[in-house]
Amino acid sequence: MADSPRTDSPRTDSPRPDSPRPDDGTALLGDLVMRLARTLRRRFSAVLEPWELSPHQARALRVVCARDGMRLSELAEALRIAPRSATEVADGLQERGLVVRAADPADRRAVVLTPTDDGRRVQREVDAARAADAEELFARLSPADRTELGRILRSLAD
Amino acid sequence: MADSPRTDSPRTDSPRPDSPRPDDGTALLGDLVMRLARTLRRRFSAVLEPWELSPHQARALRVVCARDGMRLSELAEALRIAPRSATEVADGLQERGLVVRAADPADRRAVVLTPTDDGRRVQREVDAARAADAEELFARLSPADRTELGRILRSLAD
DNA sequence: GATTGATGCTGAGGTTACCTCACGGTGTGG
DNA sequence: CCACACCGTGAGGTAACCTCAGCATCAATC
Repeated sequence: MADSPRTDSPRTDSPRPDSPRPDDGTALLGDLVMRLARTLRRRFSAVLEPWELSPHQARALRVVCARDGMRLSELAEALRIAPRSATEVADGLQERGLVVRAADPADRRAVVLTPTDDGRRVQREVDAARAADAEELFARLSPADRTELGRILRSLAD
Repeated sequence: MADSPRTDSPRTDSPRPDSPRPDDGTALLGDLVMRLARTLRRRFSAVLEPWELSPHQARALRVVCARDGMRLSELAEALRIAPRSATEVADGLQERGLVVRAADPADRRAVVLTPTDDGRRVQREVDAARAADAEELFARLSPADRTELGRILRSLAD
């Protein structure tokens, strides 16, 4: 937050920040993303504090609510984490009474996670709070830039 | 860091049951960023494997090399982590002989981190490897989009 | 020249979000 | 009906953070 010498570019020989060089772009893009991700993570957990949810759990809850009921393995895949880790996040949500585990009637090995009414309510509230916060963070971008950013990021997401 | 966009599945459907958001931009941007960050982190640590460096350490090394010698507190600020955590990453780099700690002549409370020759060499190698990988990842973007992305992310970073 | 209050680093100890590996219950193709 | 793959989970580990307390030092003031 404070002023502070920033290490934006390793090389100082380029006085113009807006020079259209894809070259320095590629090298730094990753860092820029990581940095923004860090900021997001922080704001996110601050926003979620009232519900005592971690960003992680909020994401999982959202996924579970999106598809009404899903297997742990599906959750793992959606979150791109190991199945074992999905068990953990499911534990957390279940402890808070936001989801319930049930045996999949179609496959008794599998466990289906279903949001409770409470879970759905919380999900809606969190979603709203998060949208408000995101709005604040991304407010400095023009609507056009936001659209651009979304488009670009989506084209990167597979 | 993580991701978790809406049901992101290549083949399992994707129509959201109820999409409550006309302004899809802001709400999902955060997720897209988080998701990309996760991908980056993974690729990154894969790339760094030959040097036995974590992404974290590589970033720190880069920062230290960029400014030739910096205080731990500056490092902390540059990486946006708590000072205590900067101590840790410095420990890691020092253990590997990539940086050295020295007392700041101007302020004996402070510790200045300076890259060793080895550190500088490793930094260059890693930088090259990373650039190659980033190039691969961001290859699907047009040069124009890369520039755009960089510009937008930079305008968000401060 | 001594006191006071901030500042810089680090030890101790904790948390979170992951991971792998192994195991018992379960479906399935031959 | 059997070998084998697959499901979730216990056990145990790691990396990257954090806070809090403590010591050394600095800057300023008395």
